[in-house]
Amino acid sequence: MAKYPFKDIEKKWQQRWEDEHTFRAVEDERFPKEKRRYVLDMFPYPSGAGLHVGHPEGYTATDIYCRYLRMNGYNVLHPMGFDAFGLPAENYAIQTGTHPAVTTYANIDRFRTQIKSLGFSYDWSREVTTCEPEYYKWTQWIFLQLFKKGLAYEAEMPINWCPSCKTGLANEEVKDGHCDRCGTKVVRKRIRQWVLRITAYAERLLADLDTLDWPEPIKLMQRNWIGKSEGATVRFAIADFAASASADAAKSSAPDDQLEIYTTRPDTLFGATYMVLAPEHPLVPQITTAKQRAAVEAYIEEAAAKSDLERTDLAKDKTGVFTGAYAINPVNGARIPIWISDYVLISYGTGAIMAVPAHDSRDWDFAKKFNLPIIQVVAGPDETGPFDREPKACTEAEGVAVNSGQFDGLPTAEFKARISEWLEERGAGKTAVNYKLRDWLFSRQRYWGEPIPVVHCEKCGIVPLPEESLPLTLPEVNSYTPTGTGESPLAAIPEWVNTTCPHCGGPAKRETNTMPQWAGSCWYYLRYLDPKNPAAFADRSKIDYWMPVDLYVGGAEHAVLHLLYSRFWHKVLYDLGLVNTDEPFMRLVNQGMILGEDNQKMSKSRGNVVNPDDIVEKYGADAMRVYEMFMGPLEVSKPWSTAGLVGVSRFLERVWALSERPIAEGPLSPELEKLLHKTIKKVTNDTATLNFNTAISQMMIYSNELAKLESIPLAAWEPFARLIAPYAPHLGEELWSRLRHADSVSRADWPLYREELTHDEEKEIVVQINGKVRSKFSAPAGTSKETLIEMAKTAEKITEWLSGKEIVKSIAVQDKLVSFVVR
RNA sequence: GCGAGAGUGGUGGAACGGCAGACACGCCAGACUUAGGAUCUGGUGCCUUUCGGCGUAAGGGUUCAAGUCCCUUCUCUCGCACCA
Repeated sequence: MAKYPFKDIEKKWQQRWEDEHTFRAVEDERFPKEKRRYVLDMFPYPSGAGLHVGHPEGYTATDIYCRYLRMNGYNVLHPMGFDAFGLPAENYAIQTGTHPAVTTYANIDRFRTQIKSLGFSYDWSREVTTCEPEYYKWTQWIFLQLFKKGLAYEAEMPINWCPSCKTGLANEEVKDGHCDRCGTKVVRKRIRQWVLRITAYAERLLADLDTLDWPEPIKLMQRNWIGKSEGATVRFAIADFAASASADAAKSSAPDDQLEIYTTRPDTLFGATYMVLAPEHPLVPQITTAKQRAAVEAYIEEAAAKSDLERTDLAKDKTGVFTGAYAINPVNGARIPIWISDYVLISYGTGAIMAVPAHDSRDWDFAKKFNLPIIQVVAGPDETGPFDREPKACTEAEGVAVNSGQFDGLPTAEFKARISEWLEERGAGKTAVNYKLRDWLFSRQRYWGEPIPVVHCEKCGIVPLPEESLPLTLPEVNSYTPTGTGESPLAAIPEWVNTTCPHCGGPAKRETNTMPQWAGSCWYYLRYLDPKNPAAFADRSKIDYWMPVDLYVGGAEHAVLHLLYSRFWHKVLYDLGLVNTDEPFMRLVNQGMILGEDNQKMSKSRGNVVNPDDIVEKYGADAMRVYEMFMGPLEVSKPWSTAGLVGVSRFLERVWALSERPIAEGPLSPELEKLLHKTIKKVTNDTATLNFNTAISQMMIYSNELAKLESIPLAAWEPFARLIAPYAPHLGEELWSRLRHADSVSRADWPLYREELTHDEEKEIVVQINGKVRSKFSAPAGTSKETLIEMAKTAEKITEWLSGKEIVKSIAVQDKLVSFVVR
């Protein structure tokens, strides 16, 4: 018996598919909308390390699904491309002195070869690469649309700065206070930035999650990230306010002599015993008394020097300084001290809070530390009072109002509504909504990214480049090394930086920041629709033909990065009337991580990395594909096992060996026919629902049964070749062509099953006595419950179990079991 | 701390509330062979000589029946982390 010559077969079919453009997707109007599917993979960032075994996992899953859909009469769009701008290529360029474009394109070539070696059915004619001028022309074009809509603005603000990557980072790119990419501790740095107003879309980004078929944990992560809260803003008058009125109270809409705070618990207003401002709050210098000034200024300086990590994670014990000023509580006229502390964040709400230590644990900690008064204003259902003493513990639970004047006795929810009205009537506050989501820090002080297409003109200010002038291409530089000063390496090229203003023709300087890595991936799924179009990012008719994406498969690590950014851009394009739906990805599936054999995350340092090239070389692409799908459910993490791979490889070898047996004509035995139809049914259902592991298991069961036969009946073999084809496409093609089919099996019809042949005529019925299985017998399918009970009473061993006992209860489940309760 | 998910043989994993462990790996025994990563056949949750008993992280509950539903606890993974 010849071993399965996978190398020859895989090479042969990959060549055929390429030569014959087997998987080219065409906008054929004969396919109605419901017979079209857009199945998308998260495109890879082509690192120097080459493909990782994690990549083919999701790619195999979508490939099987696409092949299945095509065989079921769908027109399928299944493209692939490369996310090619970004820090790793640039860092590598700095280390080695080679141009990032050189390494990037070399990496892309390697990735493309590796991906192709696995036999995926991509339409390669639609390949896109985000670092190509023809591509990033449209990334820049979309940026200009954002700018024109007022959604891109410049700001000088303290940002997350990675001292190692020497660039600013978005909030989403900071994990545990460290750079998501290199792990260096992030520091605060104040520099000029481009920022995208994603917060303008916060509500829609939140609400529209409900319309998406996405994993609940991912939706929850986005909801938490957006972090909507509902409450009220309340204005407190500042007592004896006498400072100059020159302050820029930008954060607050209140007059200078008032302090506006945000709270989600306006029902605890009577319990406010002090106020806290963020150290950066604009009112701080004005209200601070001469006596406190030195202490306050020292504290502000100290806070400014701290990183966010130090202000949050590491410093749960509270610090703060009294300003010397007092505020007047609008509900009861109480005069309460105003403090500053870095536990209040300038970037959230109004940058100021009322502190209710009895009902907020942070305020409680602060009050305890600085010996500030604590007044209980919410009582639990069982509490009877009196409530005139300081409470023993902080409670954040809702309850009934106490110590709250005319509002006493109101439940929390009702109080919230009433007090908001009360405040509004008196002009002292109103209901308000806040989001944790911050605007998206969009510029990077680096070379290898899309140049931001604006100039700075002395006369006209910030002027966008005319759309006709795009792309604004990256110039050559002598050094890619980031300056670390907050300027990108582009700033060192005067002949590029110095330009003329498109508006007035006067001298102007180009923007030298570049876009973050996420920019290109925000809209790549749209470029696949029409990758060569020079006049638009994609022709509207092609957008209408394919969009939205029906299934998007990728890792969960992009939950609040790419997936949020992409939704934002898509909604902007939708508002501009440029796309047909307000969401890009209808269904999302996250594949689990493939761990090393030691159950640890694969990493070079652990030495547990598996290289897909080695696997393809030794066992073939089909074995790799089928093994990765057989490992377990797509969505969960699971460890790699080369022994397990060998098992799958043996399965494919056995299938190959079966194909070398003689073919038999004539009808199938009833048993084999039933197994065939059960197999078609299970593989069909499991493939459609992405439960590939159990589909493969069923094919193994089926092939094990065929292996018992000397010759293989054609009617049993031919459907099997079609079932296995999406999973092991090279083997599938070879089996199909050996059955003398000229056309690719990928264009064959998916086999159909007859439902009645998937049911057994005889069912094994289990007999339970007091919940334990004591016997089994066989009965025709559909036998009535009454008959089953009668049959069960006389079943083997049951008579003994029943003798001398009283049957208290008899339960029968058709085709399944009989259960007796006896005494 | 908060939120989410997950705990099933030696291993990866199956299992509409209805026979726990399909399928595969590994292991054991045997067959065969141009000793291979072979291949084929049979066996393989634990305890027990048998009858049978016990088993899905631990403990409780609902049910004729629980891996599956409910409550409590533990462990692991992921996300968030002073957002008022």
